[in-house]
Amino acid sequence: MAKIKATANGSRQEAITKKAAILFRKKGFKAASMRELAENIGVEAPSLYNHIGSKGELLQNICFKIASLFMDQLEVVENSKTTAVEKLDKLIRFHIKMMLQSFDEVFVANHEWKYLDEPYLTNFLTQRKNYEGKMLQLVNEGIKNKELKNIHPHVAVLTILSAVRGLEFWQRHKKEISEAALEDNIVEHLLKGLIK
Amino acid sequence: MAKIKATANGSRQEAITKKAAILFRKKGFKAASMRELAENIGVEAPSLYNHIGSKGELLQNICFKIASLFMDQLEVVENSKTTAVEKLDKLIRFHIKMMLQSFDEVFVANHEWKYLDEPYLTNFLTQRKNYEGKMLQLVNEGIKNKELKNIHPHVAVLTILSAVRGLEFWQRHKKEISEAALEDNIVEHLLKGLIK
DNA sequence: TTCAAAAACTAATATCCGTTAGTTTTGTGC
DNA sequence: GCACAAAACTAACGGATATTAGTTTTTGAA
Repeated sequence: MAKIKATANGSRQEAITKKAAILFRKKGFKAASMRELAENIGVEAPSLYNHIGSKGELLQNICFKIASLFMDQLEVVENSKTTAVEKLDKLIRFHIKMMLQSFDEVFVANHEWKYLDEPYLTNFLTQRKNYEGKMLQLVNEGIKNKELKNIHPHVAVLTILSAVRGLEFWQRHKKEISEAALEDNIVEHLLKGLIK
Repeated sequence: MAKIKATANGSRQEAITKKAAILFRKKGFKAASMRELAENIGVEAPSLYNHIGSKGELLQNICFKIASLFMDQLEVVENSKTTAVEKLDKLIRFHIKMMLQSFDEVFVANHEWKYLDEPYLTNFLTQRKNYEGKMLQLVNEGIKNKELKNIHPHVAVLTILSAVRGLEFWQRHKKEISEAALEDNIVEHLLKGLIK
């Protein structure tokens, strides 16, 4: 009956994956059922399997798409010849943009990765460890340069990543402030502090 | 066979709740089964119901215990006659202590509250909104005082709360640094920034 | 119009879940 | 050691889950 609509430039599988991201974000991977996903699309659950392999595969697609977007951007930033502070600034702004523009997918990658099956789980965690390792190097570089304070670099990376991740709670306040102003405020806070 | 051991100063129900927090944190509320919880305790699943009402009740106990600990401390800080900066400092340090000392429970309260049934869900969210509202007031006070920069107060609260919440990832690095030094680093970063 | 491929459908399966009922074992105060 | 309460056990139920098999409908190009 109701056919699954492929978006202008995207396969049917991608349309399903996008809907899955929204559902997984709202309900969590385990609590989200294929029946409910099908209902959101306007189709019976078994029909989904004409387009996808399994529920787990949907999660894989979401997590790894997001992971590689972040990885690519990190490489771009790493290769830009500029100060450590400027690199961190760019990276923080990218995280904020991703959080606002691909909210559901980023949320799922951040929270539901633990339901990945092996070997995807290990692969994902390795990628994340690499990402954090490279950010750590960046902060270390800044400390050595005397651009940055001598804050424990691991703690600094954690604080930055956690702060931007926390934008998942910003959805309800989206209209309070422009995206540019939001970026500026967070970068200012994280790099220069809250105290005058 | 294996009886459920009540801890020195705690009921059997509390012993089960503690184990449930660990399991809910590891697997997520939906993916954690009563059978697995029972197995971790060394008992058959139906035996648990001699001590608890339901799976959902375990989640309620965890979430509301944590919520009230935070609420109590916030009131203590609010009533201390001191600067806004000092109040924020105290609050941040309390969050960090909670994160390190009651890791599983705080994690569950932060991540699994969405599986609370009504009316507990609404109640919990109301409490959290109140908490954030009072922190917002605190930041506003600091801005008015000219203790704090004119950063969008809502963004500042979000950044602080997210940064401390991110300590859930610190478990694997616990030995790198003392708890006191961790507190100092994060407070320094959040209040005075990363740049020299 | 035809005909093959794509994609929908219905029916069904095996598994797991939280929980209840009913029974037996264990622990404790006399 | 006896009785009563606490807490364990086994068996089972109703419901939800992801997925498969087999069939029918829809689509689109020749």
